[in-house]
Amino acid sequence: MRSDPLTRLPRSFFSRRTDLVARDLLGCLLVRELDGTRLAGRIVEAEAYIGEEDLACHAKAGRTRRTDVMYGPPGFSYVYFTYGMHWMLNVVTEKKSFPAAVLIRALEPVEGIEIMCSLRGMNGISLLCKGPARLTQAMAIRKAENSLDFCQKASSLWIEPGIKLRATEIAISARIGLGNTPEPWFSKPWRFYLKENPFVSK
DNA sequence: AGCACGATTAACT
DNA sequence: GTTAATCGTGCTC
Repeated sequence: MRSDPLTRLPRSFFSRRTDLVARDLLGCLLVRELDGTRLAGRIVEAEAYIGEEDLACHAKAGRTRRTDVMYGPPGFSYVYFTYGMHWMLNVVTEKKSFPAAVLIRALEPVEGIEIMCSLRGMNGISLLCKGPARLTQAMAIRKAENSLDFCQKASSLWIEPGIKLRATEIAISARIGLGNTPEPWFSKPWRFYLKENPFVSK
């Protein structure tokens, strides 16, 4: 059976300005297929990391083994490990060879909630996918899920279109957790989230 | 080979 | 509000 070509966001969606991709991902459904079962959540928070000039972006170090996927074509996963214990999920954006990505920071749980709770070792949905490390744990996304093609049918990770949001439903702020990142990058308005949505991280 | 740091979280006081 | 957990990565020696 042939899959519906509209089921997954196409590569052209990701091959655009990263801040616009981050904004437009709000409301879309992130889907992870695990053992034939769908785990899914509505994206409610995302951040843009844009190029070698952006000193908050890992590409500030240039092309290395870690950042290599960001220099490839858009629509691929960039999964990295940090703080000695956490995995973060990004989607590569812009044209090939321009390093940029969107960090998926929080989801409103929709499908496979019991399995996600089991993977997190907890009950209840309020904290299930509220934060970038929580959602990767809930969806079993780790090193093996780096460099997967979101646009290819065989991939176990993809994004489906969501309802069109009104501009008034979207909030914009500086990115979170940037530590010592200097200005102007520290204050760039590249975090997008749904206003008053309880699943957005703090 | 050694070092400082990190796009965070949970468990504290 | 503060802090420990815990290790890959990129940089310096």
